[in-house]
This record gives sequence, structure tokens and C-alpha cells, in this order.
Amino acid sequence: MKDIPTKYSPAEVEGGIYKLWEKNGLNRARPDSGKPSYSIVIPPPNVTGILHMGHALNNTIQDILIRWKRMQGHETLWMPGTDHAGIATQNVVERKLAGEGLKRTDLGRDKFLEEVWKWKEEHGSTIIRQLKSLGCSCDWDRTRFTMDEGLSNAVRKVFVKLYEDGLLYKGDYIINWCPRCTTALSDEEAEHREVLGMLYYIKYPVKGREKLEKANEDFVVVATTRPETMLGDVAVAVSPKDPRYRHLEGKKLLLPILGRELDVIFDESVDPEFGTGALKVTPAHDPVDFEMGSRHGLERLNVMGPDAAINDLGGDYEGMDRFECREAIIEDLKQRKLFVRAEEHHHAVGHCYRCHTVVEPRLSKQWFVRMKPLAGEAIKVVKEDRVRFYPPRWSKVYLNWMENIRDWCISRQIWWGHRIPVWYCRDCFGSADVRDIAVDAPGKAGIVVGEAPSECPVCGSASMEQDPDVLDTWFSSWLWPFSTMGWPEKTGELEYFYPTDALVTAQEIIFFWVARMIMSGLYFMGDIPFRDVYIHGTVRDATGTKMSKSLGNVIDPMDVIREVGSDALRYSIISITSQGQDVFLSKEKFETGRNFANKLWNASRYVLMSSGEKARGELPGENALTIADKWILSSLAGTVGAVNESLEAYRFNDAASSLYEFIWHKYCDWYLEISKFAENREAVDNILVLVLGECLKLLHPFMPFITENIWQNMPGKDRGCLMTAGWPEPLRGLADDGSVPSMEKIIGLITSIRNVKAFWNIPNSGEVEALFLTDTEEEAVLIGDNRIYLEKLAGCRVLEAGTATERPSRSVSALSGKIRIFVPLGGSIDIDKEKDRIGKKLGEMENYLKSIEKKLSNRSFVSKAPAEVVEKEKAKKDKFEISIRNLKENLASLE
RNA sequence: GGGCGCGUAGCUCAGCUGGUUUAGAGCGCUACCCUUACAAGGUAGAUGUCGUAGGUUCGAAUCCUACCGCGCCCACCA
Repeated sequence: MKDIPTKYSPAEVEGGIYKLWEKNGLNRARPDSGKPSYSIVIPPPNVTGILHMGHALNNTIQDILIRWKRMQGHETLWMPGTDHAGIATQNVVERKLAGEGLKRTDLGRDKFLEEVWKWKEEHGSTIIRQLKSLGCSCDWDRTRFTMDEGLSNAVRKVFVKLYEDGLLYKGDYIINWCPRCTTALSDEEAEHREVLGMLYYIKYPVKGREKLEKANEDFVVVATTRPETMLGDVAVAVSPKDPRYRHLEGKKLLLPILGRELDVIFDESVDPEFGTGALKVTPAHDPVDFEMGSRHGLERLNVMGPDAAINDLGGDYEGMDRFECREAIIEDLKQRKLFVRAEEHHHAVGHCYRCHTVVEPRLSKQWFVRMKPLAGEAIKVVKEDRVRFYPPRWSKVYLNWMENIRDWCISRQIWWGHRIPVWYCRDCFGSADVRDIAVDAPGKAGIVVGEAPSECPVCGSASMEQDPDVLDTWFSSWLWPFSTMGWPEKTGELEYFYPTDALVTAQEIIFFWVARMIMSGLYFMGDIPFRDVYIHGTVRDATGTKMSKSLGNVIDPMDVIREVGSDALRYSIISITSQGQDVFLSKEKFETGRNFANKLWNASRYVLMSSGEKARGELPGENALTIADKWILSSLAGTVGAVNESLEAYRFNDAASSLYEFIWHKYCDWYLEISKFAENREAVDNILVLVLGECLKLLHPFMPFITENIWQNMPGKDRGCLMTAGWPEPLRGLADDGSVPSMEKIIGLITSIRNVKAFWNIPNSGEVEALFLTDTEEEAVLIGDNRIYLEKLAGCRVLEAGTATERPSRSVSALSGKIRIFVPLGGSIDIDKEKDRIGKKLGEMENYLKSIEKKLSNRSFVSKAPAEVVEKEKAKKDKFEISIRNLKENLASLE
């Protein structure tokens, strides 16, 4: 025992502790335990990803909840897993292949997928391992992956059900297209970023006018940010209310360079104020134009290929990249005197959320889910508080999105993911590319949705071709709360653990995931997927920038764990994240947790070395308790209550600081010091061990490793694991006999005396004498009975305590509450210094007293304020008057 | 264009269902201490017109309005 080092070394204990838990199967959830259930849905991290600070924060919060509930006696399920992250993972593997000089098309679909699975086998367990070193007490036996057989089955079932219910369709729409990933993206996957671009003004000649002289007569000026899309223009639109263009009705314009004839159309959606009030219409490359094109029956000319290079409709520009083409077109327009000017223009441009390439709005045939029918219930459950957001403001964000919901583009032109379970009959559809076959209603002939058919139900042909696309990764994630529990089977897990209790996630994932899970839960399970949604802040660096690999400002949680340990990481990050506020991190912030862990370590070391061998932490009989004992026990009870209250309200930092305050500033600073000179050794040893044990329990959800480690070193054979020890009860039923205020008075006296000593430069180890003038006889007795505290902790000898104590000559004085303290200083007293000290204090107090008096003399205050507030104010006044009188007497006695 | 968050000690932030806090914590700073658990420590101390200006109220860091600075999210102004 004596060999325990004075520095806590997490690296030496954490791994072993985790093995201990796993060996005992402590994180396994049993749906048949009969206990109340508590379950959490883990936001599945990317299978090939690695742990970043956001994960660390997110999973620490979840682990706190799970450990807390487990100790409270709930049967807890924290189901871990990873998602296949279609685009991201495919990109990673493609990059690896590129290093070998290969493209995915060189391998072919099957071979490529083999490569991805291989990659997944090699790298997929990294994040799981990292979550374990963070201390996460997930039920690892139930680890799920979105492409597991069970989850894939759920995806197919859901696809079929949506199809049969008329909620799926495949058709031509403008979608967000990433030319680098060569796939469609959902609206949420296109991140809009404000950029400084150019707005180009271009002349479109009026047909039949050879000269380009008079604006609006000979030509119309059109403004655009993407001149390259003019290759796909089919019209120019103006507002019907715009007098400038009314005369153009029935006229034709000529598309610059290509010379195609364009109609002039009149549409309400054109804003006459913007640009020139004339808008070029490109239905295949812009969502607004697409809508307009549909209204006016315009042709849709798609002028770009999948890589956003200009296709054969682009004439001489064929083969050029879109941005290259932009430059070339501007140049050609200038040559032809059709270019007017370019001005700087701020606008939001979509970027691919995986590779950050500028997204191209592009006409394309894709699968969509009709969302409006799913949104209704999802709005209701939040409005009715059946699903609650913490902090509540996020429900507004959620509702705003839900009320304006748009259809979800779910098909992706990549290979890694759940392939769309739709087969088309080659014979029924002839040679058409199956991608181009529209599916606008359920039951279309020649199409089979669900399992691979052996033949076409219409013509009997055996030549069926599966849709080449895969589904959006979120199409499997949105089923996570029930697909992981075995849905569509009616499993015991679903019965017992669904709906789950809490979802902990980051703000940026509300639309991607939270909202969609609520919709899918309600639609497929008929019930909400979770009751509480806790939205934590975003982890940023010290300057407020979001941490990201590409910016190079990340702090790797694994580095932090190596340096200070998981517990320190967890405690630090939790203590700086107040509800829903962003977390600003720097390496120094982890010192808080490291120091706290070390403090706990050393306090435990002391308790176990000096007393723990015999003491078992039993509460001594009430008669054996000192005021200090009762004070620490009562304070512990208060802390239990505070921690519970904070955790119930998802105020993790509050819970953490309550524990910090109690353990450090009450248990260590005071009780441990007091214990060193306690008379009843046996009683105090038991209380030391008892309080330590309760502290370990309360702290365990926050710092699981160190607390379990200390727990395992505490005496007592049948302790078992702290991880499954019972959570402390709020109160231990101690009689309220005034011990707590008495102890607080003693603490106040000690502080005052220390203060005097510091002011007069008396070393803390040096002894002084002290006399006490009290208001009441009880206080004098209290001091007399507890003189040992003053002597040991303030380093003073108590000479006298009573209501008639006289101030000795050549002494300085202090005040604690209403008790006056005199400390004789013999010849060393510097009267001027003392006068100055008292004078300053007196000034402060007189000022404050004046403000109280003013308040009390205000008739409105006395008549309108609640009686207890007035009483308090009067009590304050009394206290200050006495203090001032005392100080004046002190001053007078110096004369 | 809508919506949201933040501006409190040198730094990072709590507090904000108005009055028990003469505004708190951690870090940093100052002084004294290697006191037999802990120097990653102990004791004591200094530091704030609570962004600005109004308003509501007996009373506002806390509620309302406007403004000034930051930051974020959503949105089809080309």
C-alpha cells in the first residue's frame, strides 16, 4: 500500500479495468431482467473513420447517462455500431486504388466491392477500439453495421413498404450533383457556403435586329452567375409587370454564340429588381428554371456529363470542364461584343459534404421519398412534447425544417451501399438504360421491387436487370433505432427497449438523422424512436473554428488519452460544455481533469493508507458523530441531490462541478484535514471510507476508470464492480440538530484567523493566541467544545471564548459573522497598518449599509416586495450594523 | 431574406423561471508555505460601471426594445 505512487498513471490501469468489466459481462443488456429499461441510440460513426473530439464529447455524454442509469438499477442498453458511409468510404478506397494506378471501373463492381469489404475488415474496428479506450460501456456483443444482413433486410422491407404505399417515385428532377463523386446528393448533403462570385451581364440579341445598339430594342441584357449554363438556355424570362420588356411579347431572342432561337416568357417568379430583370432560363441546370420550364412547357437541355464537362450539345465547348468553359465563353462573348460587364456578387454555393467540390444542380432521374405524408406525425410528436429537445430551442429548428420538408433524393450513383432492390425486365423495356426508366406509381408493369425475381411477372422473361444505384447511407441510418433490434421481426429487444430513452447528438445531424428517425419510427414502428433528444455543442478550437482534419486544428482525443488518461479527457470536456453551447478546446483545458483525477487519487491513497485497511465504511451511531462528521455527511447528501437533479436536466457540467466542489473543497480541503486529529479514530475512519465510496459512485459515470480502480483497492471482499454498484441514495436520515451551521461557523472562524495571520505575515505553521467575543452563550460553548479545530487548522491557541471577553491590549481583531476575534500580536503590531486595514473594510461596509438603508426606507419596496425579502434585507442590515460597530470599536481600541 | 446563439475578472466560461451572491468557477497573477495524501499541492489575496442606450419594476447580469460587435443555421434572387 505504501508503494502507491503520488502521481496517478492512467495508462497503467485503464486497459486492465476495461477487461475486468468485459470479463464480468457488465455491459450486456438482458431484455428479460425484469428491471426498468433504459436505452440509448448511438449515433453510428463512419466505419472507416477514427475518433475525433466530437465523438469523444458525444460518447462521453452517452456513457455518463448509461452508467448513471445502470447504477440506478435500470437494465441498460447502449447499442453500438457503425455505418457504411457510402460516399466517404468509397472515396477512401478509390483513393487507395489510385495510389496503385487503378480506377474502380478497372476492377468492375464486384471486385471493387470486395476491396471495400477488405478495407472495412481492416479498418472497421478502429473506432470501436477507440470507443472502448474512452471507456464507453456499450453492449459490444450487439455491435451492428448498417450493411449487416439484418439491417440490410430492414432496408429492403422499408423500401418495399414505401413503394407499395406510393411514397417512392423515380423521375426527372434537378438534384445536387457532385461531379467529383459523380453521384446525386440530397439537399442536406449539399453544404451551402457564402462565396464571393461574379455576376456576369450578357447581351442576348433580339431576332431580326442586326445592330447591337439600343438596349431592350436590339438586345436584352441578362445577368447570370453561371454563364456556362447558357449552352442549355431555352428561353429568357421577365416579369409580366415589368414595363421595360412588355414589347418583347411574341419576339424571339438569339442565344449568343450558339445562335439558338429563344422564346421570351413572362413569369411571376422573376424579380424585376434583381440584375436587369431578365433571366435566362436553363431548365436542366437550375431548380428555379426547371419549375419555370415545367410551367411553360419548355425543353430541358442537359449540356453536361456526369463529371460536369460539357457534352455534345455544347458545340465547340464539348469536352471542356464547366469552369474552363465559363472562362472560354466569357472570352468569346467579349470578342463578339456581347459581354457587358461582370460585378462581384456574394451568394451561397452548394458544396459536396464529402469532398467539398462545388455541387452542380443537374437534371437527372433519381429515386425520391415523398416526405410530406411522413412529416405530419413527426411534427405532432414534437409539438405535443412527446419527443423533447434539450435545449428546447432546437425544436424550433426541427419544426421549421419539417414544416417545409422536401422530397428526399435517395439514389446514389456509387457502388458501396445497399443496392436499390428494383429489377427491370429487359424484354419489356427493350434496350433502354434502366436508369432512364421512370417509376411514378406502384405496380408498374415489368418492374419488380423487393427480392430478386427469377422471371418477369409480365412476360416471363428471365432477363431481369437490377437498378445499378445504391441508396443514401442515411436511408439505412434512419431505421437504426429499430433495425438494430431485429425489426421487422417482433423481437424481445424491441418489445423491451423500444422506444429508447435518449438520443445524444450534434446539431448538424438534426436533419440528416434525428428528424428522419422520428419519421421512420412513427411510420414503421407506430411509435416515437426516443423521448429525449440532447443536442450538444460543436467542438471548436481555441479560436472558435470548427475542428477539422483539413484545417489541421484537431486535437486527437487518442493523444489526450495517452497523455492524461480517458478520465481526465472525459471530465475536462464535460466540465466545459454547458447545455448546448459550443465547446472551445485547447490542450490546456485537459489539465482540469488531470488535476482532479490526481487529487482524487491522492485523497484515496491517504484514506486507504491511513484507515482503509480496517474501516469498512459503516456509518457510526449518531452519538459518535462530531459536528464535522454530520457536516460532511449532510453536504454529501446535498451533492447526491444536486448531481441527480443536474443529470436529469441534462446539465452535465453542473453535475461535474458539484462533484468537484464537494470532493475537492469539502472532503479534501476540510474533512480530510479534520480527520487527521480526530479523537474517535474508528468513527472517522469509517466516515472517510464511506464518503470516499459514495464519491466514487457519484463520479463513476464521469471518470469510470480511476473510480473503478480505487474501488477495487478498497477493503471489503464482496464489493464487486463499482460499475454495477448501487447509486447513492439522496439522504441518509441524519437528524437536523444544527450541526451544519455550527460547523460552518467554525470554518468561518478558522478562515478569519488564517486571514489575520496572512495579513500580519505570520507563517501558517506559526502559532498565535486567539480570544472570542460572542453574541450568545451557545456560541461560546461551541467554540470551547471545538477548540481543537481552531488549534489544528488555524494554528491558534484558544485563550477565551465568551459574551464578555475583553479585548487584550496590543491585539488585532477580525470578524466572522457576528463573532469578534482578538489576536494578541505583542510588540510586533503596526497600528497604522491595522487602522488602515480596518478603515478600508469599514468604508466598504458603510457604503453597503447605506444602500440597504436606502432600500428599506423606500416605501414601495417595503409594501410591494414579498415579506421574506424584506426580512432578509433587515437581517442583512442588522448584520452590517453589528459589523460596523465592531470595526469601529476595533478602531477605537487602537487609539 | 428568415431564424438562432454569444458579448460577465487578464484568458476560458458558469449564473439569466428578477430579490439569500455587497456578481461566481477554473486558468493566470501576487504573497507566504516542499505542513508526514497531493507542488498536477496548501493558505491567503487582488482584479468586474455583467457590450451600448433606453424601457418595465419597489428592485434587472437576469424581462422588453433599439443599436454595436462576433458566430452559426436555414432559404430557388438568377
